[in-house]
Amino acid sequence: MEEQSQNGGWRGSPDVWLNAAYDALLETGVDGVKIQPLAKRLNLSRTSFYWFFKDRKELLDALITQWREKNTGNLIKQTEAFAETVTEAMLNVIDCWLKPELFDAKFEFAIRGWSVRSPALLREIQSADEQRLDALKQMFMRFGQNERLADTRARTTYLVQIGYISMQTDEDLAVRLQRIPEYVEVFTGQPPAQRELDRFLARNQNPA
Amino acid sequence: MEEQSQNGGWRGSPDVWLNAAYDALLETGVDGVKIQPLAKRLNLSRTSFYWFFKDRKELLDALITQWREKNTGNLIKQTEAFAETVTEAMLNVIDCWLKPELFDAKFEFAIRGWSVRSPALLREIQSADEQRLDALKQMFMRFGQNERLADTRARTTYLVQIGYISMQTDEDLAVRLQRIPEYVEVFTGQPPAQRELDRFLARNQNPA
DNA sequence: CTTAAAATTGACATAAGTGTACATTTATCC
DNA sequence: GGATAAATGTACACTTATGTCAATTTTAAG
Repeated sequence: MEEQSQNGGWRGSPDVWLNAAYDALLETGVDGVKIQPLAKRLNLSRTSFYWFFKDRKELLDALITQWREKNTGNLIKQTEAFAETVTEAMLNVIDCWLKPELFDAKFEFAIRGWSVRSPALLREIQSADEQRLDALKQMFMRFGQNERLADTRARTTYLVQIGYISMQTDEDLAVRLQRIPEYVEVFTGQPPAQRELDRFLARNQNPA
Repeated sequence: MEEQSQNGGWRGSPDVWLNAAYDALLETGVDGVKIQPLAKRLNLSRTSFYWFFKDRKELLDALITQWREKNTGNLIKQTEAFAETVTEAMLNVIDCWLKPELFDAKFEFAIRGWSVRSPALLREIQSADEQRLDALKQMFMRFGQNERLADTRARTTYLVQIGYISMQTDEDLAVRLQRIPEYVEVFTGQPPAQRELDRFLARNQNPA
């Protein structure tokens, strides 16, 4: 299994450039994703970029594809996970906001900032928003909420998270965990059972 | 009262450039705020900009000042407005999200996108967030909520709005008004009285 | 050890932006 | 109607970015 660096001794590769682009996007927004600075960071000649990508646009498109394939899928999966109560279901969803492997918040924020400049990207984002909101709404309705309230609860749950992302708060896990019971109560309309919280904390505390 | 154009027949002025910068910021983000394109739009020589501003940075600083002076003040004022019940208080706050003269959502979004690139601006935004959240929390506590739940309700109320801004949804007034009763119920934990809704609708329907 | 593909590089042409210096035009005040 | 300050415009020097091309170097395969 020598697959982790199958490209012999070459320094560059599509992934090397894509990862650098990802980092730059998260640090400085799309306008920071420029070939020349990336090359400097990678200690590669600027022009060797064109061996892997046709032009800058192709690199940016690759970033969008990466985002599309990650964030939406996992969120929807969590809304569909097994749960006995609406509060347990909500705690499943909240996993997304705590486990980086389920949802990349910084990526999400960067993509949204980028969409100001790109109508095509904005359309993609709005489609993702619809899918996510709908999955949450279905979840609330499975637990007996009427449609209008389910819609509002879905929006509240989702928008609070998008709001958090937009605030770029960088609180540590402990602080965020503290607020979870209250959020569950506000989002679902009822407080979570202690055993549900225990189960939730067990899978979210210091997994590192 | 000839004050609306006190600068004789000159085409340029600090405000002309500042307004163009504001438009560009909202349309394309901070990286769209460039002297050369603004000059083109204004049909002015690029270099005449330097008569009013030392350099590009001074223009950008002026934009930040403008934002600081508008959005936070009005929101806090609305949290302090007279109300008999927590639901009525919430409806006062929701005025901000419906009346453009109280809160400039697009400006807010553009500023947040810009802050990715500017640590100084990020600090300013986070200070504004704290002030706003605290004002909302005080409001909930005045109506008897315990501190932790008040904090979470404040965050929910505020973050849903920041989330909306970040989603860049462009629904018309009627659709947004429909969801208000449910939002009030989710945010405060209780449904608003009909007479409160009537009063709210009276001041928010077709004011144009 | 050769060879051929894969990757890298430097030189070139072009574009869009910044800011300064200096000349010119335009209002206004006496 | 001329002086004068405010505003505008033209020319220049500089910077940073893009993408193409023709070498050149590096690696893997025979």
